[in-house]
Amino acid sequence: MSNLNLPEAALSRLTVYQRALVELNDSGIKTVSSRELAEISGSNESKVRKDLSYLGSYGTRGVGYETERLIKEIGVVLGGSQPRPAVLVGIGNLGRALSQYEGFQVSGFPIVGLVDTDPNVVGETINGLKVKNLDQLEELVFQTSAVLGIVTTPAAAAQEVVDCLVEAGIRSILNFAPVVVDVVEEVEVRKVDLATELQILGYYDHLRKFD
Amino acid sequence: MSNLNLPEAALSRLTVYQRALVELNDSGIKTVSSRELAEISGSNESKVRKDLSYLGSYGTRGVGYETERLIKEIGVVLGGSQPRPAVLVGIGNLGRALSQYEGFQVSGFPIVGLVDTDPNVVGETINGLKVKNLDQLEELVFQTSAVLGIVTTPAAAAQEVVDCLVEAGIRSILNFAPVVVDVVEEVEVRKVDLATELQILGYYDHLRKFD
DNA sequence: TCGTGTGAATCACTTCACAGCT
DNA sequence: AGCTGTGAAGTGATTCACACGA
Repeated sequence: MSNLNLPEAALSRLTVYQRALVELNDSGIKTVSSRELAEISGSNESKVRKDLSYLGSYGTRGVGYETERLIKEIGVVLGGSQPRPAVLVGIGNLGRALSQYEGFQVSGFPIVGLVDTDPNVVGETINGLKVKNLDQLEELVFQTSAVLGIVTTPAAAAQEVVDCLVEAGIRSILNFAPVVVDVVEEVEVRKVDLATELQILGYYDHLRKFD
Repeated sequence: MSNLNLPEAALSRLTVYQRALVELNDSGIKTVSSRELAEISGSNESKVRKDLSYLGSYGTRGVGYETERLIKEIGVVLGGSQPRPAVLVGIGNLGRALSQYEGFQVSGFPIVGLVDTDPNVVGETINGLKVKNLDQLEELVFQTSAVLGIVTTPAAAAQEVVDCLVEAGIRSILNFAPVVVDVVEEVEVRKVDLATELQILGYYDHLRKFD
């Protein structure tokens, strides 16, 4: 089931379409064409049609797509909207920040546990969660049924932390540490690299000075 | 000058190589092969060689690349390490978080101004910076010589804020708001979409249940 | 012999263009 | 007439494979 070999590029756009569709639907718009959907999600009409065609044929020729239907179908592919609890490891300033960021909760990934190794931080309560020590991770994952790990440690600690997460049964990791971590094949790691994003912007800024 | 038509994909890897090279160099390693560099930066040897070949021929056959030389050459392409001051707009919980994140400062993008529209927030001091109102943005950009804008507003406010940033002369924008913004061609916007990253992880997690 | 540098082959994604349904 | 769904063509990135210099 659900085996439709969705290209990675399409997958990331589908999440954007879905947000746009929910907004349309909330404002009472019942149907939308590939052109309109492209417009609001910063895509283009062929891409939208191709992307949606991976899900099946849910559009109506001459008319467009029913927003509600499409929201449901994308939801099915993305794995329903069942919440996936997350533990966050690394209570530095980024970790502290993200632990209070409601965006995770809102998108269905509530943070249910906080972990660090610094004895000055372990025991502290942030946002109603008491920071646990790294050696309690397995227990924490078990108790909270967490399925997602968010890593906000310094680069040097990231590999060890990821190993602990995998050991504790976590198979999906979002890594904010500016380092590439090794994991076994079954584990999916996605990296959010703020420094790289900035440097790319810096590069284009630099380029502009020579046009 | 500096016109070497670097593919986007190579560009983002170069920033990763550079971090790895700095680390190698700091631990006294003078030369590195494409294989070794690939290993530590999560790439592969052909990609490394191809990426580095965009810069010129700085390797030595049979030996590898001099770390110090390579750091310098990548630095030249990425636009030197001159700091590029940034203003951050949107003092919600993510904005507050990022305004205290030292990573920006460390990578050469110090946050030199904070902006919001909420009168309850404007005037507040965070990390030594007083939050300004959106209508003071132009003045702030002028006074601080900011060249980069970081947008951490809710989705609904992002387009207006981006328009103000562009109006104020900012040409490079890092957008954390979960919405695609329109800008004129000369402006470079990069989007960091945490909700999408999570959903992609969710998708793979979901898939694993049917293998 | 070892590892770079690079054309050529392959693969993945995007865009085109149009047949076919409503 | 309008808009989807989709093969086919085009584009760009990755990987292969090997000639060449150290």
